[in-house]
Amino acid sequence: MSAEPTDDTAGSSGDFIRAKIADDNATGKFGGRVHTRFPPEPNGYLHIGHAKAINLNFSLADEFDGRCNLRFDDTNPETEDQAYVDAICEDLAWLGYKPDGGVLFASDYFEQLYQWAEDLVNKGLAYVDDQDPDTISAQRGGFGRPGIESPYRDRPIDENQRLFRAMRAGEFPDGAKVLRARIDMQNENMQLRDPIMYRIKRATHYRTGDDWLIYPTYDWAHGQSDAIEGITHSLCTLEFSDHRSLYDWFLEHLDLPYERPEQTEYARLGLTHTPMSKRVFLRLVETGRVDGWDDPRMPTLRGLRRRGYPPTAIRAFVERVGIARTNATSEIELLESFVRSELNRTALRRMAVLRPLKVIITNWPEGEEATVEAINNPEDPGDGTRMVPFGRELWIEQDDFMLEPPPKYYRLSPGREVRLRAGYYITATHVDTDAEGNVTCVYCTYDPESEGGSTPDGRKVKATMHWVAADHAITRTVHLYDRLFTEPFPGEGGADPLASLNPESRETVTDAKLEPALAHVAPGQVVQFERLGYFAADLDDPTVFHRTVGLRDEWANIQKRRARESSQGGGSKGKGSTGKGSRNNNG
RNA sequence: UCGCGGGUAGUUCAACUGGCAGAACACCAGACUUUGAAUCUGGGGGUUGCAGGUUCGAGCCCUGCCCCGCGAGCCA
Repeated sequence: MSAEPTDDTAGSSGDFIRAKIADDNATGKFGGRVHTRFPPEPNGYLHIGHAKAINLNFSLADEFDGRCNLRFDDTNPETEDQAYVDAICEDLAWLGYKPDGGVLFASDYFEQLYQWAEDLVNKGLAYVDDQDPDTISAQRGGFGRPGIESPYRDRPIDENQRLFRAMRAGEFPDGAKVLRARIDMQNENMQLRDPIMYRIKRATHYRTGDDWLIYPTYDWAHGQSDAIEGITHSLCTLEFSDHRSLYDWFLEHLDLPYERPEQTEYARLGLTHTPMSKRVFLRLVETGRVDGWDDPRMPTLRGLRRRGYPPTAIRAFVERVGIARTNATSEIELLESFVRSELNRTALRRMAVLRPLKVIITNWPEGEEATVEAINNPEDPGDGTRMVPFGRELWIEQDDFMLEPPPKYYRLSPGREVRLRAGYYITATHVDTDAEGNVTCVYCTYDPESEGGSTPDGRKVKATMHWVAADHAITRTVHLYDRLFTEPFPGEGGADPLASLNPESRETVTDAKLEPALAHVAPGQVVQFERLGYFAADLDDPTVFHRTVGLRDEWANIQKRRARESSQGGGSKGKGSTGKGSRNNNG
């Protein structure tokens, strides 16, 4: 867990939940105890939105010297699976958290829950309803309209007892009866209009098998599970606000030997260009728009991991976003800035050419080879240096050369001298072109006195470029990613979110030329390709690289601004949200 | 329509019990630079949703209005 408390102006110290806990501690409400929990349902994979909930609950426990549980909210056998339990545990560990008290399950409390339900029946606070779902729904009323009471609402207690036991014993078909709390059909809060506590489902539960034919609903299971575990602060997202009075009602009407936990709601994470819904993710996967739940374009933790996002960056991001009750959407650029700043510190620098253009150094003796020494990470001298082969024929980036350079372009062009990183100064003399006039080869001369990147006369060159020696280059596949959705708010205004899916969210380069040091990279390792961005070796096949995120790219900004200005002059207003034309493609 | 929650730079959040509206990211400019990166310095940006009221003084308190989100699963 994060060792040092980030004394930031925002976030960690001042949010309303921390204020409430400090207040509870001051008044001795829970005897100074702080016990939180992260309660996922094992019916899907964790995404970046969950990271916010995880970080909140675990860091609260950390800061207040408390505990944080991991409890699977597995009350719906039809959608849940052990595979998800395993995946969630794995992702949680990857993020860097260890739950207190092992892995817990609401399904372990089914018997206790059932006993408590009988208690409510005995008190006349719950009843068996024989009506079908449509009827119950119709009777619930609507906004501003009261509900009407079920004809079974005043069933005698002993009849309810008998029927509820018969439900458990399997005497009725699925859906034939439900157990409802007897609260108030007139309440303006719909959650209190006799909510369902148990439904009959003949489905095999991944943990309890066929032991149960009736399953508790979320509302009936959640608060009681919290109480069993001794949770003090039960945090959830805003859409559960209306459930809070029900949460309290159940707890108040049971003779619990436990302190009553309290529910507090906060806003879920929103991210631009990123719908945060399992439903949308599922469509992406099922329709083949992405390769799977761990596709590097997916906002799932598994996707982000394959993409190369460091867990520390994800944590720093959700911490910075903070906790509030305002529905809010953060810019994805903020997340990316945390990824960059983490990787800038830690990633080794390497050279790779994504779109190769041949350079021939005419005054370099044919057949002669050399190596030059390059720094592994200027941010961390401890990472040392490496030797990189140099030769007469090199690869450089296509957009590092222009026959007719526009203003402010200061890379290579005819007659101009540039520095090859860690190598020599070269000056372009002439080029070969193909039938269409495309440059196919650039001829240069080099200055032998410029070895290592400087000359005795101390003359300056404006540009430093990356390169790879042609004879020693390894050829690799590199995936370049752009936003998965072009619109900042996919699905806004009732649109289909998939309508703004970016058809160019992945560009695959199969003949990237990499320096030989990149031949053996550990799966998942992230390196910086100098001047291009951060790239992660694939988890399964480390000869394939995924672009984690590009470097900031001022030249791309200049070009974008020019394009915008000229198109405004021309009267067309393009949205240009895919950031095409940028080598680093940061959007 | 009813209930609950919310509205402070482009975005996310601050502003102790009423006392000069700030930070980060983004954007722009400059410095530095063997990554057009990083780093450093500076800058533009706000009628605190609107209208009244209380007060010497309101983002904060009061009244009315507007806008946004959530809520009528035997999902969570």
